[in-house]
Amino acid sequence: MASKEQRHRAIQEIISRESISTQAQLVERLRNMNFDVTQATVSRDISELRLVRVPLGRGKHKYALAHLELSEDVMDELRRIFPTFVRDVDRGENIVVLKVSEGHASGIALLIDRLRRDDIVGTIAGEDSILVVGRTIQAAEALQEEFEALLTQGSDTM
Amino acid sequence: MASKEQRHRAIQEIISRESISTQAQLVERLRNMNFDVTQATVSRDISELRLVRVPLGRGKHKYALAHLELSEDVMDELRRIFPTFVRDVDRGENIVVLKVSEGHASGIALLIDRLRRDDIVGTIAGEDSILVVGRTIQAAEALQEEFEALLTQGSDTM
DNA sequence: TGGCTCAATGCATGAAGATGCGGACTGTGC
DNA sequence: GCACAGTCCGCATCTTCATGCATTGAGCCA
Repeated sequence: MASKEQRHRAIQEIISRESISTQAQLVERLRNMNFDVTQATVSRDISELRLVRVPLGRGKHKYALAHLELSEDVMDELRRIFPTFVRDVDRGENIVVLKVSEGHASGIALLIDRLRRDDIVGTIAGEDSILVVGRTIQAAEALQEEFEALLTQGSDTM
Repeated sequence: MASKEQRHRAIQEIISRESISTQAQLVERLRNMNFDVTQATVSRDISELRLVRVPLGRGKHKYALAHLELSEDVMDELRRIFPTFVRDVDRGENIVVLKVSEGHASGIALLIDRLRRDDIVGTIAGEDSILVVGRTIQAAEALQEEFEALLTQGSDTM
């Protein structure tokens, strides 16, 4: 049985590879990949992944990843979950390593990716670790400090 | 009589100032500003302005300006320089390796980073090679094909 | 003026997306 | 085991959005 998280990954991959204009189309692609879902579920997935439907003019549309300054929202989310799931922040040169509660690595890494910061080249999530690749050592130092700050001072804005 | 152009500007101003979640709401705001329009017209305006409706979770939405042209421009740039500077595309698992003309690696890697594609975890540029780390092996396979297409002719969609 | 064409728009309706409800399943505590 | 709570998801339906068609009005020219 395919998990919801796998399906979310699949959706992101599908829309970044091909041009999907309706949820029905997405359902079709997912079914070809053996995800047995309906439009209702895809609608909920799109909402959770915050995908946007971009008008391309003359009535064409395509789904895309939201490239927005939603960063604020993402930061709020990170502030909320960091103290709960992240246990340690360390660094080797330009790589910041986060130790997190088992199973939460990919979720947190996804959030960090969504920050779309220019000083972060990318992230890789394992079981209980996340590697955050800084663009430079200096950038990684600053990141390390920011992450450490998130660890101790958990605020919430709901 | 307010022109279409004026209305378009008003719409952009409204959505950047307050949180608009449906076209009906936008019609209401426009009417308060003496633009006498219907939902049909607003729908066409949104299409022309390429505004996106972003899901905010828990069933909330808001209209926002789309930021996608960036990737389009970057793709054009890549199409232009790929045949000139990239000499080979290869892959090992989820890592795509580009062999490029000496000294051009970092410039091209920067462009690839700017695509901000979720299926690309990150890139690392050496002297004459670029490693592009795909999020999955499947993603890297697809990337390899796309890069190869760019190599021979510059006319595909990404 | 009368007769074109074209852009803009409303109306009515069809298409696409969101959601309330309930069933199936899982995990937890007693 | 049973009861309860939580999550996921399909179905049916409602809401929201897109659009074919008709109308209006502006600009143009004979």
